[in-house]
Amino acid sequence: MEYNFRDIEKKWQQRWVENKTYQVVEDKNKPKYYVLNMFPYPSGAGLHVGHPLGYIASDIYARFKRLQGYNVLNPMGYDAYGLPAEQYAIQTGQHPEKTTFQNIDRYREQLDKIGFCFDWDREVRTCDPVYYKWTQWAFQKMFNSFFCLKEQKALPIEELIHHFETKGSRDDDGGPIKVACTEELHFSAEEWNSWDEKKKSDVLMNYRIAFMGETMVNWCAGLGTVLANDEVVDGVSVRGGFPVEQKKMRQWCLRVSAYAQRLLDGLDTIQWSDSIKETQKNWIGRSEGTEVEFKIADSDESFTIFTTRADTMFGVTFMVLAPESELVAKVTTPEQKAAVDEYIKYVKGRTERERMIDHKVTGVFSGSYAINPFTGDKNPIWISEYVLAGYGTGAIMAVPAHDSRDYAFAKHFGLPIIPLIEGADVSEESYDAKEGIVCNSPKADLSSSQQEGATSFSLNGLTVKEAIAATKKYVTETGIGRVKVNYRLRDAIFSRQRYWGEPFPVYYKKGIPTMIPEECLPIELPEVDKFQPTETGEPPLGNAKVWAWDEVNKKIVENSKIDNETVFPIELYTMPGFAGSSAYYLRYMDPHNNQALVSKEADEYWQNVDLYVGGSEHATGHLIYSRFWNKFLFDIGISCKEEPFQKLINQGMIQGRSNFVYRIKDTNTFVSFDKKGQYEVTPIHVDVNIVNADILDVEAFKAWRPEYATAEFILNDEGKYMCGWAVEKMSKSMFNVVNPDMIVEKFGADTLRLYEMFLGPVEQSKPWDTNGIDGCHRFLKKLWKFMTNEEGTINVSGNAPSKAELKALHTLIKKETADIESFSYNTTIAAFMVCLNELTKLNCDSREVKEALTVLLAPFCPHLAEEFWHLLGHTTSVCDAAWPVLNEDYLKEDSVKMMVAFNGKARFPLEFPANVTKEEAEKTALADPQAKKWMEGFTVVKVIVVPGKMINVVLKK
RNA sequence: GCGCUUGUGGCGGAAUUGGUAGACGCGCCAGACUUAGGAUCUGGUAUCUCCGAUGUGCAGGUUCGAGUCCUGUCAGGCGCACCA
Repeated sequence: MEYNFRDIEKKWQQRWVENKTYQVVEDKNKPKYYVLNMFPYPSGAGLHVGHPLGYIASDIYARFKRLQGYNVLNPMGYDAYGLPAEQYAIQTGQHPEKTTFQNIDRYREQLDKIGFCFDWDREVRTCDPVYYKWTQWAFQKMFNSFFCLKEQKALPIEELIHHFETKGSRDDDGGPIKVACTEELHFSAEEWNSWDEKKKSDVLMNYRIAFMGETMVNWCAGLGTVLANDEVVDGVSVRGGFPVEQKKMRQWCLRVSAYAQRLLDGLDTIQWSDSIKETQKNWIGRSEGTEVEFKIADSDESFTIFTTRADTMFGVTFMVLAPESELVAKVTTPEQKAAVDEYIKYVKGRTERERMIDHKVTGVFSGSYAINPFTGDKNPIWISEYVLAGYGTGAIMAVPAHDSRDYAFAKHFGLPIIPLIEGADVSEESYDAKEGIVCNSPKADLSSSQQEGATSFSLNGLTVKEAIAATKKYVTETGIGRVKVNYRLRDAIFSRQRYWGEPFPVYYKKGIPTMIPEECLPIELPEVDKFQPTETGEPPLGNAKVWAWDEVNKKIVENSKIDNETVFPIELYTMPGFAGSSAYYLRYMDPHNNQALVSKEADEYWQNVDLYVGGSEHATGHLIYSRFWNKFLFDIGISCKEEPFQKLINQGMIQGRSNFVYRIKDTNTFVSFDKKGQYEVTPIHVDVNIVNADILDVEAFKAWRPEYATAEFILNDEGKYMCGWAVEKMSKSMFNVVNPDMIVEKFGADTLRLYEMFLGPVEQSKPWDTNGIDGCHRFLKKLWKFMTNEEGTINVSGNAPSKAELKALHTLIKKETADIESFSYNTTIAAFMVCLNELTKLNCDSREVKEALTVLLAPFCPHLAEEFWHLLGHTTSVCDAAWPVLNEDYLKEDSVKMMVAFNGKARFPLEFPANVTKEEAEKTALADPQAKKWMEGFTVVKVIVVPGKMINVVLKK
């Protein structure tokens, strides 16, 4: 009987549903293992063969762990909020929920065909009120928290309020309070207590973890909303490609920056790839440096700069402020005012994009000078766009000799350059390396630099590293400055002016943002009749006529004994895409819980994700936000683990392999790839589904599009039309999309699963090429033939397995057990093929061997494995079988083969008994007649014996 | 510019701690069975001047021995990018 994959797969997929084979419940008697895929955004295009790659890889791992006796959680859900559905809604008036649900159904249908072991009872959808209740809840918790820098954790805002009431903004040591804030504020307890509600609320916003701030945002008029930095590439939106401009707006933000150090430290505790860790480190951008205070000459004002090169204090020749800096107005002298204003105007007219692309040297002198606290020198203060307001203090000390940007500026404006490192030649370019011996600090010529305010402090003779340390110590002791750590990581903007997202659980009471009581959550997304902004320019939620909020408002009004007619305005912004995807992994642990995001028991049982699989493109988005979100939940005692994803595997992208036909210019004649050289041709993408092994199906091509119906062809000498090909992104427009449904239909899900894994390492990007799939399909057909007889029943005898059979089997057990653990699936499959070949040659009909083989097959080809298991007489699922135990004894050889090599060059093998000693092997090898031939005319210097591998004889003339 | 990462046959890709480079599959070649083959089976398949020599992007180095370790360099991919 033939391998009938269609019937087999259909049958088992049904039975898995009927028997709830993949339903998982907490079981304290078993160790847990949590496997998770990044949940997909269900796009209208459906799945192509690239999408399931990660799901298959994790499915294999999940099944493997289950067979090893773990209680495996492997859930799936949908990241349902997204711009495409909303854009579609704006264009067609179709509710985004409707398209989203349609897409979800389509995804589910496609996923089901591939035979995953997802526990669908735990499915979550971010747009489901039952789910986003907890997104809103978490936001409220963040609103009601601040970040204590001393304890490095989130604490209830009440503690901060209490501190303000009693001590103001001063810490116990008299300095400013050590909490994460937008800007440092100074006030006394009396001042605090005298303020009204509105003022207090405004001040607290400076400290809350979820806060409202005025920020420069990436405003995308085309989409009518703000975008996160990672949603903007080259000045246009990733979705839609609309232009993006900078605009100051009132926005909800999350104080992600408060967690910068913990986000950095946490990387050492998780098993992620170096490249992702590096990307995150880069993104967090920690830099250790020194803040130094510079007095403004002839003024009481001073300002602080940040530098990582404290050793270059003696090389400062000018100062630079960011054009946006508040100091600009203070330092600009009346004489320079016109020039400065003009410059500021120029900078404002430049878009972020222009500033990013061309690094023009521009700037203007402010008219003021700053006094270098080390030398007493007066340094001119300049204003230039190359200094960024958002980093450090927005002001720098310029050391042109040792910083290339300062150098370019100094050269352009004719400012002095003082080299500070022995032997550094700065006549052509700056010497930026942090290496060498410091000199000129201070200058040897004391008399000229011995002016008022100069120190006797010297760095001369020290290495750069030593000089930095010495300067840090000095500025700290003298109070000129302090050691400071800066981070590049910025706070996340958390609001969008869109419809299709989570509404904020916030209303405005006399202009004060106020949290809706927890028991009234969730605030459901209201119906609207159009999805665009309102006529008055409010976000689309302003179109809502009926709100769930109305009821809540009534309750609040009743409880607070104010005029029953009062209607408080509700927040009309919605949350961004990353809101719902930041803690979804916790929800899978306990998806139906209506009392908590996750119960203590479920959280303590499942802990965190052991294996997370998804694309590396989320490195600076989702993977930072969810780590931040989870750390916050850890701080407030919801999650018992600080890091959400212990091990991360980034599956590579599956690229498309496009095919081309070549049309001869101005004709409807197409020439085969191998003959196109003789003509002037235009390559045209052709649907890969009508091409097989680069040979075009000419008739199908004619039928493909009306304009090709009359096409003529110049075929090659074999009478075939050969197509050209290229590796490109898999996309509809390139006609290279391969649909998994089609592969499943033609070869079966088990073949698809096998082939996707056989293609190469999971983490590597590679082009999809359907041509190779035959090999995997053939393997399954051979396996079917090996396992069953003509009648389609299993072919076994009661015979005990032979030694050779056991050896073949246990070689596979050893290889597969180790390889799955390291996600080396392609080599496992190769080993399986070798093993099958071996057993087929041996005519193996042992039940023991076939049972073990079935279990070994189960992670990769669950349908076929179930069928074999069933045919072997089992009534339970193969998922509940036990992973075969390796017996190394079967792998032992009676004899060992060693390669005899001369001067490292392998020549011939020799066979020895398994227990041969080094000395015996050496003696035998040297006495061998073949060896004698090789050694003629040489003397033996020494012999190196690597047991079981080789005997290397070192020869000399 | 900085950081990470990858370079192995016609192709996808294998190679524990340095120890017979090219497993396994595709493709190709030959043969068998066939009315037929885009079915199935068997064998072969790195290169060359084919005894033998040369081969893992390139150039060096360490070693008895290097795809693997070290130094430099080139090329592709990804991330960040005026971050002081």
